Amino acid sequence: MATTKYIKPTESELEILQILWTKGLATVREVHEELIKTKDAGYTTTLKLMQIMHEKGLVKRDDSMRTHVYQAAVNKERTQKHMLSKMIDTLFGGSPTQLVIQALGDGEHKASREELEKIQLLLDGLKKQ
Amino acid sequence: MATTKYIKPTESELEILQILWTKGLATVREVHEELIKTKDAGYTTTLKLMQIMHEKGLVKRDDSMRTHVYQAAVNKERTQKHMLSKMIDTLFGGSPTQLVIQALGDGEHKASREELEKIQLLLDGLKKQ
DNA sequence: ATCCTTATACGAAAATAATCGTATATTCGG
DNA sequence: CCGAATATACGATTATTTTCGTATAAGGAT
Repeated sequence: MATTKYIKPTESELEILQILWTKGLATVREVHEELIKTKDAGYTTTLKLMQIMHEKGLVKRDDSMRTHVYQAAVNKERTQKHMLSKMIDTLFGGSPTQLVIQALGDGEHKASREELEKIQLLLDGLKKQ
Repeated sequence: MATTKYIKPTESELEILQILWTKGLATVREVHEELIKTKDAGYTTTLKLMQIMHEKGLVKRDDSMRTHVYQAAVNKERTQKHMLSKMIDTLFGGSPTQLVIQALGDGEHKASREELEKIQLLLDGLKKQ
């Protein structure tokens, strides 16, 4: 079987995955330090979450040393795609265009000229098809 | 105060809001019938959800008749924007561009030529700024 | 060796979300 | 008027997610 059953990460799990995708390898402590820049939580809470994620198969870890080293076990793009797809369905009536429009128009996260060019290229490619 | 505290709808609540945004006005029965096309749930479950949404202020209702008539009390665009913004932060590292790229590349929901044009126009507008 | 800090394991409480059963009232067909 | 169908109210259960306290072991510094 090529596709393993997709496991939907929870909110908190996504935050941790995001950190792991950036760092590649990280200890619980490192993830936790990063995490508390945004929210607040106790260390054991983060630990527990990562242990659960390990059980679910969302992360891998090297526990050959006392301090375990974690890394994401799920693909970033695939996860993004799943979440996005779901959002398009439940919030944008199945239309990715509406989502794109909202995203581009978002004042909080404005795209740079460089990024706009990147989107333009992609758009050109889609138009040719 | 202009902005009321933002209430984050749950998964199920979003499904219901989506239906209400489309229908405008609807009874619990109508929402329920629509809902069970996708998932399955008992009637009282839908009813209870909508009652809770009413308490939270996510929906308004006219209960002057035996069969109450509901409508969304929260703005569609505003809600989309919130959810999107959050997703950009937790899943796309703050970059809307990555999200846009993923969304446009989504094979499940491909954009029509017409929609692509709409995006092009928006893009042109952004480039000028 | 002993104390202090820092790890993991793990159970369980607290918080949230979703589901449904039952009571009760209203309406409608006959 | 009577019974079946259909409404809402609402308590309570179940499931899921998040949080944290406590036990215990491993290192590190003095």
